[in-house]
Amino acid sequence: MARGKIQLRRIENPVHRQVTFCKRRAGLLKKAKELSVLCDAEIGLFIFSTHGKLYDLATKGTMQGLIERYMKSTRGSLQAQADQQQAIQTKSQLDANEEIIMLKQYMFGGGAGTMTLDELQVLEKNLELWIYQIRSTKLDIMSREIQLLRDKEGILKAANKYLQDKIEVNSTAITDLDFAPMITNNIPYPLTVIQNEIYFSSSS
Amino acid sequence: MARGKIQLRRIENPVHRQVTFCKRRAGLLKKAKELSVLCDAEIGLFIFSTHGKLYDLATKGTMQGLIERYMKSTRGSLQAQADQQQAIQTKSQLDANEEIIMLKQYMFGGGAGTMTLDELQVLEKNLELWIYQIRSTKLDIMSREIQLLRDKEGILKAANKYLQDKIEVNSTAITDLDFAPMITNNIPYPLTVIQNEIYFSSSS
DNA sequence: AACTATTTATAAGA
DNA sequence: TTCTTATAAATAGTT
Repeated sequence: MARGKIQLRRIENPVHRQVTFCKRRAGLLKKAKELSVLCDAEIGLFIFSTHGKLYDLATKGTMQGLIERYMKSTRGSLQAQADQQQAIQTKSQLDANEEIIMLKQYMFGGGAGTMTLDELQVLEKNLELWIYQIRSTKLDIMSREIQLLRDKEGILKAANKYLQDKIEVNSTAITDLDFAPMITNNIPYPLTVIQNEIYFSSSS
Repeated sequence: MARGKIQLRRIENPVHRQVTFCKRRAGLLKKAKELSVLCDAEIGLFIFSTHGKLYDLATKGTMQGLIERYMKSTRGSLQAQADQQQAIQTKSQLDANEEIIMLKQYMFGGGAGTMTLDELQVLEKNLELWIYQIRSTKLDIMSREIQLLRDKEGILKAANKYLQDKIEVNSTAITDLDFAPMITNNIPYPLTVIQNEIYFSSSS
């Protein structure tokens, strides 16, 4: 907005883009604060730069509180929005959110006092359900990891066999070289990902 | 920003405030969109008017997705925020809050995908701990309730005895009246509060 | 980071 | 709300 109009599209020059990002980001945050003060509004704003760096602002309260307020506020008109706005949240997620609010109340309300026995009962049942779900997820992850490792085992064995065959063919003269140990059967399946994806080099 | 400077404080005239809110809100949303397009940034913005009406904007993706990204991005720097952000919360509460954020991430992140096995492990342990705490709280409440009921039992028994004595004294002529049944020993202790606090009227 | 020429945003009024 | 317009602010291009 000065020294020439600009087109409303991504600035391709990265230096130029970065400078503009800095300036306009500052401007936007300032404007947000002004609006909040002048009109007594509560504003949450977060900006992720191209490279994922976060800049945020929450007027009054915390961003956590604002996000909760946002979720609560959204919930009422969800039915209407569900059509246009990808229906991401399922009913169970909404219920979960409500339960999490209760959980917070329990954790930060000093345990008893603020909650009734019935509410605690519901909360307990939900925690049990969540533990159950988390255990399922863990099992899933572990199963996939195990499958992955078994696949890798297969590949390594094949590679090993290939190397051994090659050696047997070429080794009439070679008798006492120190080979990498052959991978045998029945190895345990540690739950770590093998970083190196290259099992044998093409120069052998 | 025109026809006169303004002071950066709440506009007291409600009409004026509402007009300014409209104009500046539009301006802020426009600036946010521009920044997003020009600099390829991802922006989430929500504005609650004084009366709680929500206006929001999420460039790229949905607000849900943005909030999740925000939470993920925030989680790392929680420790740093903990100092400035109300030192009222105790350490265990901060830990709990952190865990609750993880729990939310789990519930709204569609289970797996966003979390590692280790994170799930920690989450599971925490849920177990919370269940344990909730059960303790429940036991406390129930114990107090039982004590209360036992006290009441004692009072009722005393009242009963008092009535019975009175009847025995005055009942040479009365032989076949229909009394309320006497409260006997060994009644179970249902976990409900006795509403009526008056055990016998003074008119008898 | 600063400096300005311009463009934008907007306060006040209608 | 919306339009108009005088003026304050923001900022694109430059140093």
